[in-house]
Amino acid sequence: MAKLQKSIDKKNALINATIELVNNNGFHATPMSKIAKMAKVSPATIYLYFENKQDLVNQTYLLVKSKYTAYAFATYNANLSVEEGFRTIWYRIAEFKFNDCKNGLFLAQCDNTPMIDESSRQEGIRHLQPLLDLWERGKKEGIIKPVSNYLLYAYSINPLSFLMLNNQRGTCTLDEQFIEDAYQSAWSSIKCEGK
Amino acid sequence: MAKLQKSIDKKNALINATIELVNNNGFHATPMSKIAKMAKVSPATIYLYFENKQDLVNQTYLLVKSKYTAYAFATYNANLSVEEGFRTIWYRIAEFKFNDCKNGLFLAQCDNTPMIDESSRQEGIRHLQPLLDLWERGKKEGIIKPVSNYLLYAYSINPLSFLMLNNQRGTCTLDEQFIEDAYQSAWSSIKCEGK
DNA sequence: AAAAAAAGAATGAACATTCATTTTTTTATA
DNA sequence: TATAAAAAAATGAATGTTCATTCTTTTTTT
Repeated sequence: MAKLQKSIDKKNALINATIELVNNNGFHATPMSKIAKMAKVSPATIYLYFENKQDLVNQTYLLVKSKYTAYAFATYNANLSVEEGFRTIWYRIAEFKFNDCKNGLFLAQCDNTPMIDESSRQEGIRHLQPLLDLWERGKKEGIIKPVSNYLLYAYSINPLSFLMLNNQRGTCTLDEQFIEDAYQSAWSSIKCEGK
Repeated sequence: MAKLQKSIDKKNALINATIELVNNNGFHATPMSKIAKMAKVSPATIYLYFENKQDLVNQTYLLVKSKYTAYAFATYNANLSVEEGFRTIWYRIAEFKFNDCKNGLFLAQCDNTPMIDESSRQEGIRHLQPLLDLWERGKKEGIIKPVSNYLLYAYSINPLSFLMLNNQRGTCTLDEQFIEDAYQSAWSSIKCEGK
């Protein structure tokens, strides 16, 4: 196996262990020693790949966030109508959050705690630009409510995190009908009345 | 000052310090020594009021959750129409989350991390019963969409947490118009089409 | 043989909790 | 009511553990 590949494998193992352990115990209850053990390396080795624990978790966050947005926009293109474009992105995000729970949970925890540096969080947000652009177009066309993007996000995308979390905790179950209902709620909360 | 009052004051000071510090640093990055310092008691004194750190944070969670639901339902009564009842509760919750950020932030962190015992979390959820009852009535009357309560909550109430968080982080600003827009989004996501 | 990567053990700081005293409050007695 | 003994509450310092990070040595790669 090439040297570079080996390094990448090790880095990935460390990142996966971090996600797994932080999901179960939280950032500060996840010792470097356990991360090392789960990734099958020595604690000292972590410091060859990451500056320190905070850097490890920041990098993990940005990587997961990238995966998330890459997945979200993979099938989207700006030629779609606003409604079709939104549906496309929404369903991809739903798929990601519901199928890739590990990553979804990790993001939920990062986004709701002081675990991540503010600058890393800021960088994570920028990835959503295509969705914001779509909304701006929708507002111009009179299809999307003329309100702040934060509001649109809060009511159409963010609820997916809540549903994922409850699904994960076993308090609600996701079937096709449920997801279609969720999409309808999302769309009715952001579209202009009568559209 | 009566002895009992003094104890209550101390317990409150400890709980307030816990909320403040956990909001800023997270549960595990909040040492008992700092909580004690902020509450102006000795670390040892904490253990006269709470069994251990986990008990302190569980109790704090349940107290804040109680405050939250008491506030939410204070002006509600079951004789109101479904739409009026929902509006009443929604606005109270919005007021709580936006005006009492300290408590709101704390709940957001508890609800999105493994910080709280599962049993405490379960107990916290039960407090929302009146809202669930209202929704059941709304479904019978054909006013509320016939979907799971989790879905209704995800799209009408939970977004308030996201907005509070972003307001807190300075990324969006809340004025009257914003809140009215938010209410409209919430209502359109759960009401039956055309109602 | 030299350089790079990885390892395990070591270090020192931080932490939750407990311990031994001191301070405050309550109770009982005159 | 005043006082002192007893009980309760509170304290600061001590304890033993856990942890992030570093150091020195060993293993692997070039």
